[in-house]
Amino acid sequence: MPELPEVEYAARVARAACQGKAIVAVRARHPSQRRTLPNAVAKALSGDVVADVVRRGKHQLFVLASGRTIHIHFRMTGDWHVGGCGSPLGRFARVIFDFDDGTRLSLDDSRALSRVALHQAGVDPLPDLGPEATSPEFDAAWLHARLAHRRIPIKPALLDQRLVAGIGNIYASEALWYAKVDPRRPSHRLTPTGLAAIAAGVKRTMRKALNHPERYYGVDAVSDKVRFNVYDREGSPCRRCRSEITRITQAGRSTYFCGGCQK
DNA sequence: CGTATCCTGACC
DNA sequence: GGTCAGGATACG
Repeated sequence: MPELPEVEYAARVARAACQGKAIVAVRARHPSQRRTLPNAVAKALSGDVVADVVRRGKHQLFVLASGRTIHIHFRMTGDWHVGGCGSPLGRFARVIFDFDDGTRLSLDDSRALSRVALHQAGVDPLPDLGPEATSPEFDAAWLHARLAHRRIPIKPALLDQRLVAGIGNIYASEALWYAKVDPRRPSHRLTPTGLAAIAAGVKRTMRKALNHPERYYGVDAVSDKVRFNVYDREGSPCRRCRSEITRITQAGRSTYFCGGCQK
């Protein structure tokens, strides 16, 4: 689930739940999370205040009053669940944040691949990230500057967070469908027109998901077959040209595209 | 560049 | 029981 639009939504949930509140206790309940957030470190968070919740790419940062930062990444299946400190914990609650007003923020993650880490004041916890997929900075000129000499096919290139931050496997396929660009196209062979179409396609994809969170989250989310144009639609007709949607593997991940209109 | 790895659930 | 999954990183 979580690419830029979903993480943006999640960050809003977290902000509403804990901004300005003091931490009473933090607990990592799964060994996988305890590796990056050992008990002693979690304990040291008590009493600090969440001054702000920031999203950058698919990362969330809880900026604390002490200057320290809690760095959260949902990876594949992480999500927030908000409840009360007394409420029973879900089966997949991996890291629990209890606040002084009785609010509980729980990181639920069936696969337990999410990461939560604490960074000291003055340390930038983020890895090298390109511009936000939604930013004006991310445009044809940026893509040209970074891809003109690279042979990597464009679709896996879009998944590199150092090139652009926030795109995941689903929206990479979707964006290239909007751009009418073949995902297998070597990056350095893209034309200025193609690069502009890709930047526009990425933004269109992000905007659509950001504007319609109700279609993408929770029990009311519509099925993949309806919400996406190519992702998870192998064998179905392209909504633009009626050709069959194809699935291939690139860099070990599924790519969906229309061979009829993506050139 | 491809492959393995971290985890667990869903699905065939 | 085997395969696959929307992420990221380490390694050869």
